[in-house]
Amino acid sequence: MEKYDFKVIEAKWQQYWEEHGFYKVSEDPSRPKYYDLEMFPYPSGNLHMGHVRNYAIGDVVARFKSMNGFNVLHPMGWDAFGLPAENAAIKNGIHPAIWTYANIDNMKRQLKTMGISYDWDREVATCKPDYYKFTQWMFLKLYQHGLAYKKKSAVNWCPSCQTVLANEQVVDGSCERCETVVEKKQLEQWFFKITDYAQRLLDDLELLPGWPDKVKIMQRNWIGRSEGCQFDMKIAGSDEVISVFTTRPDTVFGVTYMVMAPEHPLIDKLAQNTAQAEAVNEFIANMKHLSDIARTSTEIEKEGVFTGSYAVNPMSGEEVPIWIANYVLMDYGTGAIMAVPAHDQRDFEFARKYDLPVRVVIQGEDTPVDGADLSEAYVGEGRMINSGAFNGLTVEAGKAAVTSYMEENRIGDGTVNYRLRDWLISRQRYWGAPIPIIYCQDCGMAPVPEEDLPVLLPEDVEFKPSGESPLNYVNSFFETTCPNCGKEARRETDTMDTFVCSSWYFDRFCSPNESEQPFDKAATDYWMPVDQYIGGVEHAILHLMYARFFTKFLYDIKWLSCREPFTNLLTQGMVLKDGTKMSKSKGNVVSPEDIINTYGADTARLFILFASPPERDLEWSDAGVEGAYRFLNRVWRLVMDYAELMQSQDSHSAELDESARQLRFKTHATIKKVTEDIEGRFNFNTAISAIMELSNLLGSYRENPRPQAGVVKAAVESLLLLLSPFSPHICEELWRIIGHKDSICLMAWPKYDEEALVQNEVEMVIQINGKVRDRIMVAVGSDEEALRRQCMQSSRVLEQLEGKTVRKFIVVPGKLVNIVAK
RNA sequence: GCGGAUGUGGCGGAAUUGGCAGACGCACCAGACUUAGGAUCUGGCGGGUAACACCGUGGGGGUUCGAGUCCCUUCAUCCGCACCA
Repeated sequence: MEKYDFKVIEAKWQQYWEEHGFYKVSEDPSRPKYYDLEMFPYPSGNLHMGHVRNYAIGDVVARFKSMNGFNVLHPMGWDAFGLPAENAAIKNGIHPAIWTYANIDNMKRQLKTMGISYDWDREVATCKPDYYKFTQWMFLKLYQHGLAYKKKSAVNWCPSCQTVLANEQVVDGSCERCETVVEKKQLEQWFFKITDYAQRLLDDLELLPGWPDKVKIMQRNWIGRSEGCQFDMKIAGSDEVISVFTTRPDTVFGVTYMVMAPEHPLIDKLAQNTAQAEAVNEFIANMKHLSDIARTSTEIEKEGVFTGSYAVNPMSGEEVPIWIANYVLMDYGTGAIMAVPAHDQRDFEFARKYDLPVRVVIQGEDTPVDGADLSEAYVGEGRMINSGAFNGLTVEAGKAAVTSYMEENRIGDGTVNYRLRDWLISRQRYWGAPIPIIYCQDCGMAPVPEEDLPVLLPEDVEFKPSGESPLNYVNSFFETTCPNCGKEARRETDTMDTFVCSSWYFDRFCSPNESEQPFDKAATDYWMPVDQYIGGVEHAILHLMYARFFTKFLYDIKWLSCREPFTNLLTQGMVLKDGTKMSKSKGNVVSPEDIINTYGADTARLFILFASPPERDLEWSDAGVEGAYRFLNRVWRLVMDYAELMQSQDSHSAELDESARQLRFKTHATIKKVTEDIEGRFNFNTAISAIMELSNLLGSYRENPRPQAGVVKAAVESLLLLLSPFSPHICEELWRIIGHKDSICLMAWPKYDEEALVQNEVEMVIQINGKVRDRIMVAVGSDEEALRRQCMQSSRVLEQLEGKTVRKFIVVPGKLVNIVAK
């Protein structure tokens, strides 16, 4: 018998599928479409196991849907801009473009050895001018609609790397590369106004029942909507007012002081000419030295200083001292708060430390009325006290009453605040899409005209670890003319965050070769939204939120017809080795290329899908891979053994003997189980174990001296069809060996026959008082009376029931009976 | 601190709607074939017992004829957010 030679088989069919254009798709209104997408990778140079898992999952879905009659779009591309390429340039003197394209070539080669059903004609790389031209187009559209703007902002600065870092590159307050504590620097930065979409991003999570709750909860928290009330507090002896935001207007009579963030612009005016001026200046100077994390950590003790000024509580007319403290943040709400120590734990701690009064205004059931007796802030339910006309109201009623009182008397307004901030997209780096803006001395800021796109990245650039963008040194790049007046002007040298590039790539895949527009509307109308999106949970907030934002914006400007980009989302777990994430530093990395060379892609895919359900973390096991390999070898031998029998006709027709009936039953039960496991719940591990059971039964059926060819044929063919989405190469090879001319990829997914699943007899468990005592075979559909009679014939049952009276007889049809006896 | 998840044999995991706990695979043990096997095939494999009984899904309690599954409580591990007023 020929041996299972995966090397030959996999190379052969990969070439065949490619040459025959198997995975090329186009719009076809006659078939239901299915857009299956895995998050495209950053081209780091090598595939890792996380990629293999991601793409193996996606490929099962694509092949399964395709066999079920869907017109499947399954594209792949490269999230190709980004910092590592530039680091490589600085370190090794290789141009980021050369480094990136070499990495893409290598990863594409590795990806092809996996045998995934990608339509490679649709490949995109975000670093190519024909792609980033339209990333720049997106910027211009946002700019035109007032959603891209520039403002001075504090950014993360790594003093060791001498460069600005993106938020996501700051881990626990330190640079992810060198672990130096990151500082804040004030720089002019470009932002996208995602906050304009905060409410819709929140509301439309309701449109996504196909997303994991976990991700939706994370996004909800990230958006952080809170309802409250904003009002002004006058500064005593001054015309200035300070706005504060609170979610507890019901506690406004409990205000005993006010706090401003150290960065608050009004502080200078307040502290001037008071005895506190020096203390205030010193405090602010100290704050500036602290990193963001150190400054806002909950671990750190609250610190503050009195400004010397007083504010007036607009409800009570009372004057309260104004403080500055580290626990108030400038970029949330108004950067200033009313402090109610009796009912806010942070204010409480601060008040105790600085001996500020604590006044109870909400009384719960057992709360002390004197603030001095509180040991912590009381944040529970209760009724308002010490609050004038509002006394007696509950917390809920009080919030509403105080807010409407403020609105009626023009004191303040009910408002909604979001935790979500605008998206800082400028990066002082070379390897990104240049921001298409020109600065003219006379006309000011001007967007690059659409017809001038793309703003090309210059190739001849020097890379130094200076912290400044290399583009600042390329005169030919930044020297330009004003699109309005034609005079000399300077180009923006910042480039865009790579998350901008990945916020619309799924649209581009629908019509990747458009040169005049980002995508063809008819194509996105046909393909979008993505039916199934698959990727790591680490993108739960950033990428998925940005992509949703872009989609909503494109919907608003009538470029897209869908409001949400991804109908269903699957977040796969990590691949672990020895209980921890694979990483170079831990030395526990398993190379996919090695595994594929040793065992083949079919084995690698099968193992990774079998070892764990997709959402959960997966523990890598070399022995497990061996097991998957052995299984494929068993399938190989099995089908080879049956190949001859399958050519013959059944000699003795219709009537099936018991073992053939069982095989037929198992075949159809397996089709049912595998179909439901893939379709309904992506439980590939149990689907594969069902296929293994069918294979085991087929294996033992070989012992049968009078095998029934028709039943065997159906079983073997089903086995191959069911296994083909997981391990396509071996199934294709065996499919041809058993005599088929057409590719297994073109076959319809098998359907199970209800009739084959009907059984005459089933085994039923007999429990006595909930414990299994016997098992009996009963005719399907036996009534309770018949079951009772049959139970009482069991000697084991009679033995157990001796001296007892039967109280109840519970029947679970087809499964068990439970006899309750005392 | 808040939010979320997970906890089942030696290991990965299964049990989908409250109904046989441990499917399938790995590891291990025994046997067959063999000059040989780290190949293949057959059988065994939660603990306990001579065999039963009995005990077993992180711990404790509860609901139920019946609980891995539902409720209460507690512990452990992991992930996300972290002074958001």
